[in-house]
Amino acid sequence: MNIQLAERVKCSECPIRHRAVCARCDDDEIEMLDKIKSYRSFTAGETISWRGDELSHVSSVVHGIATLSKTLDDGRMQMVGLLLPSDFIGRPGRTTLDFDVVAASDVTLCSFERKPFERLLAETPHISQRLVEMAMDELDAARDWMVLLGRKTAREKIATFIQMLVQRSHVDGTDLPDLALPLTREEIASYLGLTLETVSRQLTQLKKEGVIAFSDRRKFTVTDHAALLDATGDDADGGVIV
Amino acid sequence: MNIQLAERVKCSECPIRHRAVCARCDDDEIEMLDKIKSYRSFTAGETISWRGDELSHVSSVVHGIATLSKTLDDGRMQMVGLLLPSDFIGRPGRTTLDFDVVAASDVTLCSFERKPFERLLAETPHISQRLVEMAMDELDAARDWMVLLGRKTAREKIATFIQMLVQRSHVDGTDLPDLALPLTREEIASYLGLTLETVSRQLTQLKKEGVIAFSDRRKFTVTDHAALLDATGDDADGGVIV
DNA sequence: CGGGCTTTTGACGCCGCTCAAAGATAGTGG
DNA sequence: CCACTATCTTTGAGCGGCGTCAAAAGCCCG
Repeated sequence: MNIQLAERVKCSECPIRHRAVCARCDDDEIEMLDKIKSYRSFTAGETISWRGDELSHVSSVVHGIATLSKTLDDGRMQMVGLLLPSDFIGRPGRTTLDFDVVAASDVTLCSFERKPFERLLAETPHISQRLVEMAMDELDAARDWMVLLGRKTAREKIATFIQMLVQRSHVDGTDLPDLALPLTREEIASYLGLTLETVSRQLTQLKKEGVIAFSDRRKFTVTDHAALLDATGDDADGGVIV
Repeated sequence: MNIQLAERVKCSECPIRHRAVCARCDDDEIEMLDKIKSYRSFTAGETISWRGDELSHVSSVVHGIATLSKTLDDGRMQMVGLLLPSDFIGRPGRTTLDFDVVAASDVTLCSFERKPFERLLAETPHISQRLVEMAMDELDAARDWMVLLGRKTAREKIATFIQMLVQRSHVDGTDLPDLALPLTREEIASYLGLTLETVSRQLTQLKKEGVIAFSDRRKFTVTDHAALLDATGDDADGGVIV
């Protein structure tokens, strides 16, 4: 299945209205954006944009999860970002991206044609201010990721990843009891700088220790949260929302 | 030696005028910035700001090199950024940083008081636009770094690091023949997610193979550039400015 | 010349990768 | 409805790259 045009949703009813690039916009500004927006859908596994492709649009993720990844010549792959609803795809002032963007689940984007968007951007501080904020947040996340990739053990990487899923589910209000693993073992490995075998082994180990329990291969519960936190290698309460 | 106030330099004569956060500003805007700026100097090894400190200023690096790093409880450390002249320190909308900022060499900063700067930022699209651009560039660099940390071998990490120094010296116009290693082995290790012993061994290995040659412990030349590129693990011409 | 720091070098062991195969699950078509 | 296949996951055996620990060598500055 290829790019699907989904039906337009009113911005006022949009689930990401208050977190996306348009978060700070007032009604007039939203109306301007509304004129140049369209919805596009992708099915799980589809590539949204290849590294180096000319981008006709910039977009916000409305539903689903997308991955950003880079590949070395010999095939080694590293995920360099995970896009969740409200995250932004695109770079003002540049027409290409230096990584592949792939739909990890079914994904719906709210897309703006690049040129009109950039024109709007220049005239609308509310958008560029929000864009700075979002870029800085992503930079913070990337830096935490660098610590994980450079210094943490396989066990700590897995524990940190799970802890991240827990935190996110709290933020989303998708409160317990069953959490979804939104990625395959291979994708998790690509995210954590591991091999899929090591990911599998570490998950099994945490299961054996009674830290987590699987109801399904893609659904699990944290059964010993203190042990999980301990396994992350971070400070006891490092940034955790409890 | 503690924070030194250096003498003010006219913006028009500033070496980073065209690359820093003020790059897009017109004369009026520069004048506004000039009113709230001051220079501060730090000696090599001094900590410019600790993780979590309240920041009274945001700054641009004018001279020297500073490092951004994070530490896990048990002491493991990962560098998460390297600040060169024109790079920016600070986050609009937040008063603390989540990493330590340390002067790797003697450093001079052009600092702005945080509150007046943020007021200016809200009214001056030229500044926030430039800030988006710089944040995005840093994000790109962080993503390349994630690939290095997650997937590259020790040899490839070292080669990539040296290649980066080479590229930068070209950009700076500091053209050959002797390049300075701006960091100690330990700092390089912290940057690359290695131990200092491994850094030393890999440098020795490249020296033995005739890829690089040291004139001094902190100065070297690339003697076989093709071999160096080959050792990085990147595409043959991956982003190299020749 | 002496003390502290940085760097080099060596020996050794372990964590995580590689290679291999079997088991589980979901989707497909007969 | 079930066999068939493709994909994802688990598990095992073995090995090697890099970390750890230790000590010596080089360098800087008083």
